[in-house]
Amino acid sequence: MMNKQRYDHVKVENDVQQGWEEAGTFVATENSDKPKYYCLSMFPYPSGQLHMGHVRTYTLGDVISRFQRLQGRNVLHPMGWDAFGLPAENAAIQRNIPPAQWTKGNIEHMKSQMRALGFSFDWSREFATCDPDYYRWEQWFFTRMFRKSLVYKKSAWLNWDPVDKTVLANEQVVDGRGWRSDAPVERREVTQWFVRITDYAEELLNCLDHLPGWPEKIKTLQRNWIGKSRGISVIFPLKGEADSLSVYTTRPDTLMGVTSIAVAPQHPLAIKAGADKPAIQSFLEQCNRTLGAEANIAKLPKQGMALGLAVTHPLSGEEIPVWVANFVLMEYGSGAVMSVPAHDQRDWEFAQEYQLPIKQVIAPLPESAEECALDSGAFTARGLLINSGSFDGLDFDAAFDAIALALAEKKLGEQQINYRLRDWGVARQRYWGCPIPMINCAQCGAVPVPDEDLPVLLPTEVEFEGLGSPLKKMPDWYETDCPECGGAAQRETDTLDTFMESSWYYARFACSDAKDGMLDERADYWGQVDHYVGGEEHAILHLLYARFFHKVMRDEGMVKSDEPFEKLLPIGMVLQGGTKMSKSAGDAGDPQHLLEQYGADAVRLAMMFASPPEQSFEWSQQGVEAANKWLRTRLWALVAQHLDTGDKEAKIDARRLTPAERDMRRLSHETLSKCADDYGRRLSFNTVVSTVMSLLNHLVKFAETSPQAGAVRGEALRIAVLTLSPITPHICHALWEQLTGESIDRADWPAVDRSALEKTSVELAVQVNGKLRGRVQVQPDASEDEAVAVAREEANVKKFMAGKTTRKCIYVPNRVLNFVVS
RNA sequence: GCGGGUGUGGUGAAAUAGGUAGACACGCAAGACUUAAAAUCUUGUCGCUUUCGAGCGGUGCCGGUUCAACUCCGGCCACCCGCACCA
Repeated sequence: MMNKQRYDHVKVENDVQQGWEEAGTFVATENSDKPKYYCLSMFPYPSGQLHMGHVRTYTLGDVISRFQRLQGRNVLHPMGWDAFGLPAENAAIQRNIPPAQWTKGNIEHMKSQMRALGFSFDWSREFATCDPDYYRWEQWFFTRMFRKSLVYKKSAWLNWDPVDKTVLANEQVVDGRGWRSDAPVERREVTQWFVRITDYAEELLNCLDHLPGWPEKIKTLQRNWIGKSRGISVIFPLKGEADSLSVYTTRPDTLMGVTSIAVAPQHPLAIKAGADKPAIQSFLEQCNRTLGAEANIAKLPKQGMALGLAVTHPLSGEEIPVWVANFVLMEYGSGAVMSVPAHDQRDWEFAQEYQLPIKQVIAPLPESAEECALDSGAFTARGLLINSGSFDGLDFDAAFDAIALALAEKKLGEQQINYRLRDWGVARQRYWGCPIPMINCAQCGAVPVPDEDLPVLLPTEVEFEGLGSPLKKMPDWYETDCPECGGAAQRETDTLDTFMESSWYYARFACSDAKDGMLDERADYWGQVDHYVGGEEHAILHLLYARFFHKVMRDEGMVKSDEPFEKLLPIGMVLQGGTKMSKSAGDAGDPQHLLEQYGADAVRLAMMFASPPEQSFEWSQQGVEAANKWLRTRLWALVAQHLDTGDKEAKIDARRLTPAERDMRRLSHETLSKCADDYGRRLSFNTVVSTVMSLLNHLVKFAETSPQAGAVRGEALRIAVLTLSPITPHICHALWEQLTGESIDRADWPAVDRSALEKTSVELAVQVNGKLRGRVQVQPDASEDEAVAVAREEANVKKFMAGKTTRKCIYVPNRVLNFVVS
């Protein structure tokens, strides 16, 4: 008897969670007759405590997992920790706690919060990326990539913090200053490790066309990020030297309008010119000093200097001066551009600044409304060629081909595909990361650590003294012998970008205890992640890197599919005061006190009800109290009342139901049908909640007391409890047990009784000239004649039809009837 | 600047293939219970008008297509996100 029992969320949730743990309910196995379903939520960085953004992501993943379990799938729903990263080092410096210890404590706390939220994770597969058992395989994979030349060392121009003496990622540069030191960031040439992701640029782009389970929005972001373009690389021979200058352009049709060439400040020609011209030298230094993050470069005025060099135009033979300009990027194309001020806005501004000639070679298409006004700006649209000799009159496409051909004949140019995507710089001058498994030998160069010597362990007993990585001050650690020549050599003291760990963790979950390899055959069983759930802010970097890793793993024979994530659910942010939630967001970001006061089910229910998954929304905790109240006064109370009155449950005899009973039962089965669609196809969990709420609102008003009515009520309650169980699993577990005597963990989603959905009458909206004038009851699928006859008798409709001639009648069965009158 | 998204009551939102706009909640107001409060329950809640039957207006703004538009098309505006001199 539960009539005396009030809803006690603490007791219910503790009992149910304990039951799950004892039974190992969510431990996934590979020997099941059921079809597999791999649902993955992005693992967190163990910052210390969960915030509402985590709660939202993991509740969504949990709801999907639990629904798929009810649908009879063998579900894998793992969780782990993205445990390397900078905050641990900052904590170490500020509070003198070793990063490993700080991280471990955070994981323990966050894990207990996840347990309290009732997430159906298979904890038997848990790992942290700072576990040597995990990162040893990353090191192993790194050496595989090195042997395939997918990893290489090169010098690149990067953001350099002169105070902290480290390379900074672009996102660590704020307004041109280092985020920690606040020192102006410099551009500096640094030698570091890169991964050749550009080798896969074309495939990464093309496969996007075969990912129907990904939102178009995310695919567009990735396409833009990869940034494929088709153009021509044109060779301009240097005047008076044997050397030449290569320039990439997507607008070869403007080639005859070139009035100068501009190279990047880091370009070899510029550096060479600077060597004997102090003015140029100081300009180059100024560029490297003042230019921080690339994004800031765009805001600066166009500046440049003539190098005193000239090249020959490949087609006209004209002499063209070479400049150095601050807006040319060394990292894109060949670090040099042909300047066509008439048809490129940047070149136009540059030409204005230094009074360079502007030569129009493109005229607007005759049928277009565009105008070419070179006094006020460049004409950048495509058009017809003029002032271009034999190419005059050609349009863009014809000119592209003709000029490409003309250049090819002179061996001064060829078609080229270019990508905005650049190779991935993976080395970090940090301590708390995966050691790069390479040894630098003066004789043999960079040598990978042999497999039998892996893992290269990251020492955890470290002292943080001042700035920089402790590894660089640990000769005991980095001094070693060269694996090839046996001579004295040094380990690489940089560590890997933490995006490396998150690029393959999804695959490792299939076999997280594999001892003899990075992956084993269980990775084939679980295959692609069926549904990947996580913050939309990872739309580009993480998802691109993971796709890249997957393809490399495929080429190494470790996985069989081309793509890691079949379906993707990008989740909107949980905002607080208009900004993204984070651990610094304060108390309201922490779910702890809400969990204690209202319970996990209430928090989960409020979160799911608040908004559809993709949408960002402002968190308000009012909803949690309301959710708790609803669970208590509606769901729990109705079940208690039903059991309490001891309503005899007869077997439902559909033919003997009263109209009210039939309506009630129809609503139950409509709920079942709609919610299955909302969970499975629409991923619309807020409407699942409102649909079940609506069902119970009707049940409150359903007052009949016969045995048949008791049966109808019992069925409605079982449907409500089962339907809601993915969202509020604890209370539903308890209520299901009361209602059926069985465990909901073994329940299946019931079949909808089609016959229960049949109606004896439907409401038809009646419009006159498109305006709603009345509603009438007609038989389902009534003929137009019948519907018209009933509708014409409706008083208000009659009023608006009086004295009018019916011109037309539009009838949508079971929905609307529209009289067009005059 | 380029690309994408969003815009519906006081608030979160719903309307799934063009067919009854505002479901379901929060908040608010009134009432019941109570000595009182809390808790709970009931009723009302887009605006204006109303003879209480209903009428008019209404989904960011302007226009269009249609018997019918939150939904489709064209043009604006605002906010958000991503990229940003990519040659």
